[in-house]
Amino acid sequence: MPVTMREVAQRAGVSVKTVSNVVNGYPYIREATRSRVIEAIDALGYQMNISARSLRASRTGIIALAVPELRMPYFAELSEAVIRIARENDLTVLIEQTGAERERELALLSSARGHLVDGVIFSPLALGADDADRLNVPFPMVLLGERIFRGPVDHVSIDNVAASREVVRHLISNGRRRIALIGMISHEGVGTAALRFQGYLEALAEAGLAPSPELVLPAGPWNRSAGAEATNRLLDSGVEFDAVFGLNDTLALGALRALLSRGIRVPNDVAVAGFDDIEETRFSTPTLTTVDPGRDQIARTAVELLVSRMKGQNDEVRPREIFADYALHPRQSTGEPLTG
Amino acid sequence: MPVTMREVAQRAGVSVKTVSNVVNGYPYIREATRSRVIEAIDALGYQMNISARSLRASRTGIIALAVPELRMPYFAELSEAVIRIARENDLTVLIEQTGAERERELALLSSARGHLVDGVIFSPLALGADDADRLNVPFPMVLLGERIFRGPVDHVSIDNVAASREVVRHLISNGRRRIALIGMISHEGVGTAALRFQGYLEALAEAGLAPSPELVLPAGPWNRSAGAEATNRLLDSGVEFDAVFGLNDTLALGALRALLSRGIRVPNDVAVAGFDDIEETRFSTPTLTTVDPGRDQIARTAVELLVSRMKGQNDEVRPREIFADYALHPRQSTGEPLTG
DNA sequence: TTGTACGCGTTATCAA
DNA sequence: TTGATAACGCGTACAA
Repeated sequence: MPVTMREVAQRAGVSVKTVSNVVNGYPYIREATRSRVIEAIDALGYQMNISARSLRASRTGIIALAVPELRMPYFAELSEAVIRIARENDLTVLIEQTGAERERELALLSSARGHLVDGVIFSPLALGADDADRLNVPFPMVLLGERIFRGPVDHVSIDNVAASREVVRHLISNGRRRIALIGMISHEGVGTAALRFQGYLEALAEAGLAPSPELVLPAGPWNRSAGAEATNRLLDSGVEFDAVFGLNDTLALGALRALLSRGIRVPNDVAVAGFDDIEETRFSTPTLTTVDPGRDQIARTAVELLVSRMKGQNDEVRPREIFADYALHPRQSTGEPLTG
Repeated sequence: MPVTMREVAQRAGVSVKTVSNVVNGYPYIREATRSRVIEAIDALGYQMNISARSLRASRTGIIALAVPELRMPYFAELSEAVIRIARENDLTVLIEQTGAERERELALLSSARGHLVDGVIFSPLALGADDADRLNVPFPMVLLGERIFRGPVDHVSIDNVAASREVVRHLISNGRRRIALIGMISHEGVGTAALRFQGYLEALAEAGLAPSPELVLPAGPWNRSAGAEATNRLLDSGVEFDAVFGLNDTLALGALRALLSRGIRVPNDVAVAGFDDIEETRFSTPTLTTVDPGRDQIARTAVELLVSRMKGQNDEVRPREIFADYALHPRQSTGEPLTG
């Protein structure tokens, strides 16, 4: 038996409308009235009924965050940031896990949870540029990641080519010449892998190094075990290399693990670098060189873009493409001394 | 302009109530009627308005999961499981991060998001046994963890004393005698730390080993950096030890990192064990011995208990205390050969 | 500055 | 087996 506004109004000796005004911070209320209402609210333990409000206002105060897998550290950390920043904007976050499955990513777009959410922040991993049209959804949406550029909705990402180039430059400036790349996904022309691969090629080219196909290793899901497997394949192949660039941190950590367990010294024999700057990279042995893709900035920008769309003031503004800042963090795995 | 039931009804030539019946799986409907309705739903792309339903039925199909921090790997993995299993039960999960702050944990209890959620799965980290009374909330709730036993609500946890004892037994059977414990939180008589500490003491006692206070190290938040710091304190103190038991995996991984970076060999010089079996423990170097607290089983049990309470059939059933199964996973950090 | 009346989309009641 | 109608609790006109 929840307390309603009506009951609060009765106890305070005012009308429901006045209670509503107080609750919603309407300014023109006599101080005496306001305090009587607040007193009644406290006394009765009144809680606004969100369902009623959202039915009336067709607005729930909930946004959805759709990510592939919460277990992937990058997405766990991203989600944390989105939840925290959404909170600052009085929004609650509902997390959808798509499992990186195309079906479920599409389902997300067509359902949007039945008016339950006011907007969606969507980080696709299966949909690609060909699906851009399907992003024309009837609710505010912000896209994250590198799968779809120039789609019909606001988009936040980083300059993956440049960031990746920076990592490889760093390896080269470290004296590395045979740099293996782990995590290639060759069957897709676009996406994170392709962009980071391009940065890799560009950095090699700058330094006058020829890319070797045998140094480019595919790796299935971007997790530790795929990284370790690919590294073992590389080692077994007998191909020489003096550095490994994992296209994300978990791949690189898996590589690190494989190298060390085969008695290869890092960074002395082989340098290792990753991508994402997940917390763990600061606590591996050795600590892992990586790029921070500005998770917090991405989260903040995404929430802000979404909020501005939800307010509906920007209906005519064309889709915005925003690039967050990235930053290279050289650490022990490429020869930096330990700091901190 | 969302499609309403009324419009579906018009198109199908039936009343709204009939549409409602179809949508909700009411059995007594002529097949012909049902298919007409379904056809209309598909044609119009009708989506039920959840706000309206919950206003009327006081039921949203949403449950809240309140965890301290999504960035903590244990909670990321737990959340993944809860979301997945809730989905199987047609429930959507809304995640609250309490930041392990007492204020926010209390706020959660008193608000429960204003009737927005049908139930709450709550993993407190700041509230303790003294707060048990406050768990008498007017909505279904399931408690996780080791902070509050015998509270007024259903509770899922594991036998931390036994699990911890098992870890320490394993270390002892490994020939270790001076086993440091990292992550002690002495100012609380109850909670995870206290229980795991008790298991530690029991295992030592079984083996006839005397506990040494200087081997028991406090560590603030249970993360890698606190684990590394505590280990460095221990090393600097000059106290001898041949094993480290981190009260959770991130503490243990931090310890591992500190040991290795000071040139101490693991497991040769010092063995290391943790608690939680987060994914990373299988990919550190060396891999980390730990205890799997049965995350999936915890998640499943929690959701099922909550669902049964939400159905309201168990109103008179007294609070249930359920213990999930745990399992020790010996790995390289305590001398096991690498497998897998 | 405050109050009244109405409707948001759904489900429950009861009658047909 | 189906339909008409009245709530559910709140916000918005509009009036006072």
